Amino acid sequence: MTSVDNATIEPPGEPRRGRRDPEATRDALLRAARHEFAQNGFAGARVDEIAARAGVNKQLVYHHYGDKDALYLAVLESIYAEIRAAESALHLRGLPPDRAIRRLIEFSFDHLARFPDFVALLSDENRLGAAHVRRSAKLPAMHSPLVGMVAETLEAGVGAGLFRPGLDPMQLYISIAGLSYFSFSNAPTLSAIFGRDLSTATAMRRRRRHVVDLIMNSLRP
Amino acid sequence: MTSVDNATIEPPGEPRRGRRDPEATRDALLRAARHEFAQNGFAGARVDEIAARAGVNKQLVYHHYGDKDALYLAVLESIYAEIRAAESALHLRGLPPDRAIRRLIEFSFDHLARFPDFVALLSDENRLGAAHVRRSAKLPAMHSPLVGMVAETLEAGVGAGLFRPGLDPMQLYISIAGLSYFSFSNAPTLSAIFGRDLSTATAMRRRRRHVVDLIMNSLRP
Amino acid sequence: MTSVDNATIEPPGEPRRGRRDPEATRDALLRAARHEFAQNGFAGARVDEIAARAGVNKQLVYHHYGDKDALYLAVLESIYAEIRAAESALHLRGLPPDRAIRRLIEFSFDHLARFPDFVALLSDENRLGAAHVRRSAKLPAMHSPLVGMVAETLEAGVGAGLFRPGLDPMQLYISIAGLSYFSFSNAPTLSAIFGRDLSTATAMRRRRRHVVDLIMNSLRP
Amino acid sequence: MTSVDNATIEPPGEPRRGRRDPEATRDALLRAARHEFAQNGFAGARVDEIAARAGVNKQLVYHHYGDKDALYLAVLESIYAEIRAAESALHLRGLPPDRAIRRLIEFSFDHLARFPDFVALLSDENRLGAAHVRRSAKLPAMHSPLVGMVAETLEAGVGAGLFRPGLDPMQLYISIAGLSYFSFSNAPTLSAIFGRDLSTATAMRRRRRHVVDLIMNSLRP
DNA sequence: AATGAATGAGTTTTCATTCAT
DNA sequence: TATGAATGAAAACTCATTCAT
Repeated sequence: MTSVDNATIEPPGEPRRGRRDPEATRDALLRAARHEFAQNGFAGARVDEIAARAGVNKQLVYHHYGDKDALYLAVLESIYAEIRAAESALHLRGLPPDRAIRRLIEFSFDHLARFPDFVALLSDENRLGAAHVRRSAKLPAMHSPLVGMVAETLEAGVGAGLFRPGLDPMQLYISIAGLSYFSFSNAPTLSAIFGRDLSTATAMRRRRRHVVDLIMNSLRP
Repeated sequence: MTSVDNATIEPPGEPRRGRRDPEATRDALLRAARHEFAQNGFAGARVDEIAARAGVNKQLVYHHYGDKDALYLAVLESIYAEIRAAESALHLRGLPPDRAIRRLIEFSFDHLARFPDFVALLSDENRLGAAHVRRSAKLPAMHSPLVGMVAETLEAGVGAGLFRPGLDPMQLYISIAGLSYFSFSNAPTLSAIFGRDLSTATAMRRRRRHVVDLIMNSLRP
Repeated sequence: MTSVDNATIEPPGEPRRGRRDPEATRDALLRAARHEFAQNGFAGARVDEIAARAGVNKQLVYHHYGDKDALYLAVLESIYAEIRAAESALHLRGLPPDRAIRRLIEFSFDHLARFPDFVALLSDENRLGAAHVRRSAKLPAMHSPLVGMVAETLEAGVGAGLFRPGLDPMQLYISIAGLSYFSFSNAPTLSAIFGRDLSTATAMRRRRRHVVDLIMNSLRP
Repeated sequence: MTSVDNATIEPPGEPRRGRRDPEATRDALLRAARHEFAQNGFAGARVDEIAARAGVNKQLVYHHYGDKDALYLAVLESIYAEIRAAESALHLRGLPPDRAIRRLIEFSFDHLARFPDFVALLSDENRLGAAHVRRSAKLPAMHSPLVGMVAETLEAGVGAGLFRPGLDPMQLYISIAGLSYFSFSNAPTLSAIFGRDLSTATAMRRRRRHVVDLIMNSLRP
């Protein structure tokens, strides 16, 4: 479906010995699992399919990860780590407040566009009440550094007369994330209901412009 | 989990007189299915559980609805019908433009608060690419009357100097829906990540105020 | 598949009231059952399908026939009655012995060609050890009048120097029936194995000639 | 029912040491399946029963064979392989033409007597239009070597003045097979109709003599 | 006579997981 | 580390039959 669909399929030429590369095995499993869980949700994902897609024996799932739940959590952790790494690479501190916020909005939108699995995985995990995330030892500590940055930027922007006062940084951060997220997560039903494909590149460009516009206008003093 | 959790369980007092009340059977199944699908997603939902919860024989699922997919679609249609009915009861036309939009935002938020199943069901259906919605004969025709109303209201508001011009009604409608939706759909993971429960009544009140605020401020000329 | 395939399907124009024509209902059920049992065997046949095909309510199967087994037996009896009636219409007595036998062989072959369901039904009933036929009150009494006729004809033929002596009438009767029967009953696997379609009109014509030829030559003094 | 009925039941003495003998598992399943399919037809056969009879876990049917259809095909292939092997062991070439044909007829009859499952399986497969056989990759290539042998023998016999000319080898081969086959396949209904058991050893001996007689007499010049 | 709802036992198949090697 | 066989519990769906009207 998406461009990354078969990214984890084993190259047919190389017969995937791997018998002595546990690192590679773990990684192949993780990629395959991410794809399968995103595609089918936790309940719909098949351990067999993950192993097959990774080109390894099914038992290795249990050997390396324990069980299906643990593998799912590993996938969630990996995907959160990925977005945190991307956020860290943003370097918004040097920018003027309005430029910084605008860039954050654009980043939120573009990251989800690049990693559609993220949306699918998070949707399912939320339907499950974040059961896995809550059980994670790592994730709670991995809160985004951006909330703090938003707080600082808002303060600076208000001081510079660029933003209206009284905005809650966490609420704003959530709104920025949410407007982007919803654009992707609910595109299928919205497209069906509106009778027009909202996931085309053109429609997404328009949507992105609107999201940036909506937030930026809201911040005006 | 939620307050409606066992709303569909058969009241033990009334001994399901039926056996000859297909209407009641269909309805009991639909309610039970809505609950089960919301709770567990399409793949995770169990037909056995639905029948048990409805207090009827499992075969009646197939007798009345055909199969699991068709039942799922019936649930989606019923839940869409419900929100459309609620929207129709809003009567926004008589209000001044800013009051109308504000009320729409509040309605969007409050409806999701009242029917948490709606969010859960829609999330799963979207992960499935809206496969069921698209197959529906009824749903595509059930687009919201509110988009048109938003368009009219925006125009009137711009004319009255209340709103800035250039806003796309559909985009705005989606943003209003999305900001509310995300507040509920992703509360579990957000709570886990932020280390604070965002689904309490207090947190929700605060969030609602922020959402209304964000949109209304963005519309200013 | 065959030309009689949808002979029992209800004409769509007439909405099959029939609410007051039990005779017609019984008959429609019998025809539908014959088709379904022939197509799918006893175990594979579906009572639902039979009722649907007959255009009547499923309960009427039980009302009129008792149960699936009894309906199956009714079908067997009807089909045996049919072949006996056809045999009675043969009037072989007046013919010279060799003409009579030849006509009997041709009749055996042609009857199966006209009623392919007969072969399918009998094959399945035999795999079941003739459980239904044996339970029948009518069938054992419906033995073919032709065995007696074969006996007489053989005797006459031997007397006239047309046939060799020592032939057992019942054995000959079975062989005549069997050579024809096998040509139809096993055509599918034979065709697959020989890699050529033995059920075409041409192949059947050739086969018929061979069968007549084989028996007639064998009877020579 | 027949003497081989419980031939495939696990000997209680040997505790199915297996768990690690896939070859034995596959074989036990195949034997059990042959029995069950012969007894009950494809539609009537129960996968549960096959697994139980083989003394293995039901899932192993799917693990080793894929599904019920594939298992059925495997049974058909095994039974065809068996008859082909027996045919190959006949060594008819060295015999004088009339002896060769006589021996072929006797073999056809005796093989079916020894393997009653063959008849039952083939009857059902034919009612299904040879659906499985046609899908087989192996079977179409497994045509009998005997047709060629019959052709040669006929030619030699005609040359030696033993047989009449003009006989089609394939037709003759089919008739030989058919006369034997019908004797077994339709014995139940014939017995019921004629009111006398045609499947006793005595009756079968008489029938065998008749079949040989009928064919051999037919070949006379 | 006729209907459609309802039932309970079953049927194929699936699946996460463990065992033996 | 890796493999494929093996397991038991359960899943969706089916089916002959009966009930209430």
